[in-house]
Amino acid sequence: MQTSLKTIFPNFSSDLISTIEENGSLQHFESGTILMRTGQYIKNTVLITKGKIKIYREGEDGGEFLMYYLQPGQACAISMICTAKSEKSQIMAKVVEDVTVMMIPLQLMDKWMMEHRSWYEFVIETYRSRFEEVLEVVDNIAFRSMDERLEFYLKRHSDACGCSEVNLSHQEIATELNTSREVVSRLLKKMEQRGLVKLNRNQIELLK
Amino acid sequence: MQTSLKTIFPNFSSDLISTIEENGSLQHFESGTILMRTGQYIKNTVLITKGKIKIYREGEDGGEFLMYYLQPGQACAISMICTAKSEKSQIMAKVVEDVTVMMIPLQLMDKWMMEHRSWYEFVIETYRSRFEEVLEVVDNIAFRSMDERLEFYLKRHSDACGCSEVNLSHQEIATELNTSREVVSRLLKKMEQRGLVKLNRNQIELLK
DNA sequence: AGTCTTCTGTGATAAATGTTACTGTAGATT
DNA sequence: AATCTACAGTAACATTTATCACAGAAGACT
Repeated sequence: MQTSLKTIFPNFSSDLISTIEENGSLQHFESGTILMRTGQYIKNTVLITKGKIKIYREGEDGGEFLMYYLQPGQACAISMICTAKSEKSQIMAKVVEDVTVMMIPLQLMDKWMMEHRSWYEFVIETYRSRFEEVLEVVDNIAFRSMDERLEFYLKRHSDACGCSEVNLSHQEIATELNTSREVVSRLLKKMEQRGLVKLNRNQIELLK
Repeated sequence: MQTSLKTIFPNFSSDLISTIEENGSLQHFESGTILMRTGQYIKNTVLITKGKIKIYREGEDGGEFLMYYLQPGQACAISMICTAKSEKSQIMAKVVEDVTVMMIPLQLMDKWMMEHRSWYEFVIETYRSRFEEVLEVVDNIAFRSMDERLEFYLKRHSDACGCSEVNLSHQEIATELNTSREVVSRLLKKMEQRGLVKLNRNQIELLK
């Protein structure tokens, strides 16, 4: 393996790392691959070591309402939560940047929870942070108007990638916010006039 | 104790029940009491044995956006999630029907997770079901219009109490959906015209 | 260069929701 | 019974968001 698990998951004990390497299977998926569908049974827990996965809720009309992104060092909370009873997924997971993931059979979850303290803590922290993130999403759609939500969305993106450019078309943004492309274009134009962003084709630079 | 824990939490082992009775403290709170505030540190996990608690997200303008209700046999997922690091609460919890709760010091959480299988399973299931419930809330506000959300809201209420009457004023409903009283009145009137409900003072009867 | 496709900008208009203002009514209080 | 208060109904209007229609610009392809 090029980049060691230990680097990506620094809190895992050496013991746990070995166990993961023994039992997990490292897999690659291309951007665009759908890793999980609503209603599908979950058979694996997924640890991301490279790339980016989008977790979203699918609308009837093709909306892809963004919940959050999974990045290296993170894991899919849903797949962990559904573990116990091998429940059905309530969400969609789509690769948005080619990923390398470690697939771990569900039945090992419970075992590791008992045997590896660092795994236990990782799972709890994953649950907690995702729950919090989803609560923030609820906040936004419940209390904020579209312009504020758009600003928040862009900020989240640049925070996630650590840069100030968001390389998405207006249409893609509209889909993730469940609104229309025209609305996004208009609001972005207003933001540009307020000096908050600079608009290029397929790219939005955040200025402040 | 009048009603035994064993009856309310049938899946707990006898062993666990004894441990809870030894370490927890049974407390009563009146309707209207705020048990948890946004930003507050969490020091206890709460098991509900009687009454009803509303978990909501507070808006700046006094909105009380409903996430879900906690009822006998359930526990506060947030308080469990925040456990590990004694994190701050992201939500509000308000008693809406006089409750009796078992308060359990946070530090016991981790210990019990390891020692009591039935506690472990209960916690996991609590996480899972609440996460799912919040996802459904997101679905509703992201993809549905107010009339559909109102119908869903009423259905949820009658499901929760097991009856077909919802005893709330239009204002209370409006607060929980973060809209205005007038909008709720209008939509309810339309539902009445469609024969879906019968409107009385402080009460809505679901007909279908 | 010319053609195509995708992305972006913008006006006009429609629909949903929020706000203001006022009325009536049921039940509680005196 | 008279009064008071919280609740409910509704019209008129404002605002936000969605939809339709179209035009221009950037880059891809031949």
